[in-house]
Amino acid sequence: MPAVPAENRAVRPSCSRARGEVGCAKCKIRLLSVCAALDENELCELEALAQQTVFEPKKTLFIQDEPADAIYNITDGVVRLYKLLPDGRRQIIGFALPGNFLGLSMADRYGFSADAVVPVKACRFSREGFSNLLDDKPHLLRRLHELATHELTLAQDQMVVLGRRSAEEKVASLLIGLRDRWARVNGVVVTVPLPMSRQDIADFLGLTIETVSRTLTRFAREKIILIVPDGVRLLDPRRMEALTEA
Amino acid sequence: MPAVPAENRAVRPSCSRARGEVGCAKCKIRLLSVCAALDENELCELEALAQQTVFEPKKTLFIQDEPADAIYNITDGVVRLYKLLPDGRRQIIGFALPGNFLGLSMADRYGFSADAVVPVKACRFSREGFSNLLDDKPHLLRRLHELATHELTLAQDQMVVLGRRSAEEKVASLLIGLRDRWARVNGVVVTVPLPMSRQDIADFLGLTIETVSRTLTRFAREKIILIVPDGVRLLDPRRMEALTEA
DNA sequence: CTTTATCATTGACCCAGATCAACCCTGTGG
DNA sequence: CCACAGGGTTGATCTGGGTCAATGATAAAG
Repeated sequence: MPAVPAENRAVRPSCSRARGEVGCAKCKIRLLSVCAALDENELCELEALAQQTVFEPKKTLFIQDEPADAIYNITDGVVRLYKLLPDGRRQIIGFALPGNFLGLSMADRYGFSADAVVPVKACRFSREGFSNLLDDKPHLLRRLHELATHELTLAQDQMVVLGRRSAEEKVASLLIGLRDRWARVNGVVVTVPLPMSRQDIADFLGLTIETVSRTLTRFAREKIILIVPDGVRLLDPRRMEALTEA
Repeated sequence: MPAVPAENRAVRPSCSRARGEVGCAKCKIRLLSVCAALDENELCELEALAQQTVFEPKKTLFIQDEPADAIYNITDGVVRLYKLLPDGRRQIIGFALPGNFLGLSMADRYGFSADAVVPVKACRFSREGFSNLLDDKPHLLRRLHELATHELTLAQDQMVVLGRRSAEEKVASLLIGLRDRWARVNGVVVTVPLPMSRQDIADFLGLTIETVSRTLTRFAREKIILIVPDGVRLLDPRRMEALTEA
């Protein structure tokens, strides 16, 4: 291990990965996530706790009700978050995209299950380590709280969708919602990636796979969308947005 | 104003209301709410910021999208929280009971509307004042975060109810859910108070008023409940719980 | 190339819950 | 006392979306 001059240590902290290739400092989703709350030095502290992990499609990150020993920050890919009823009915409560943080609640058991939809990269932290960090970083806690209340707002919006929207409005709200979230990660898009299956979409919207399929083909027939492999291109975003508003 | 001996000030802080009748110290829902995070001295600080308010039935506490200058801690009564669609469809996203805190998000606009179902008492804080208090009380922030993630969990559970449960299961889940929440406030109950209208229940569960009414009368016919004025008595709690689990 | 598997689409039919329409309370005011 | 207003209940009917059943497309395996 090469020595680091003392005068350098002050400006550029001795952060094992920061001197290498893939440090937090050059993480493309840093500003979207919890990490945005940290300065350069704190980032190193966090990085020391982080463990890079990858998950192949369908691999599980964690399972509902099991001890929550790890929390994750998604850096690449899509994760589905869901709850199962004893008889097999499933409700997907959300899709986590790059920048999303799983484990906001710091509870001792997971409140839902999570598995990879496509190959996923994530920073893994032990709950204990992260919790300790939190204890003397109130601004990190504040950031976490900010993200938690944002999630709460999204969940409440989804309650409106599930409780009071028609099938057509539900599908439209998914497409517009995902478009806007992808836009924050990748920049503005006209082709919305839909890496998840029709069954996943159905379980998110409280519909069946057949209704999702029929609704999408109807949108395509009416030239509002074009169905492409693993996504849809929004041909008439205005009309789609109108369906989510009215 | 009578002088307070210096040696007394230390143990019993000079808290205007604490020396009177209705201080935070003897608030019956204190331990259920944010306030549980504060010690006696901090409680006084909080109390100095609080303004006791009352709302008659149907009066509004605040309206969605309007500037969120106040936050509320409900001390008595029931508040309905809801979102409206432009065409008048309504989704009730929750009922706030004594001990519940409205304004967890500290956002600058309200994310939903809130109005009193029955006569309501609440402690009102200016958002600014409360936010300042938060800045130098990390444990208060931690408590707030705890409550926010609890709310998030409830919202996710409700997503399962709205997306994947039958009408019968929905009504059962409301009754069991309210019973358990009332139990934390008033102690264990067999008669679940339902001060809200059938329309409110319908808008919470994503049903119509007729379906709610029919489902309740079916439960009554099958001797699972007894319908009483402003509530139901659970005659067979086990069977009701079974409906929410399976 | 064929086989097998997985997912998506499409059609025919059905049903849980919505809609429409009385009717019935209970309380309030004249 | 009656009138009448705002819930709540009940019944008859309708329909959006579910269920069941093929069929089609894509891809990996042999």
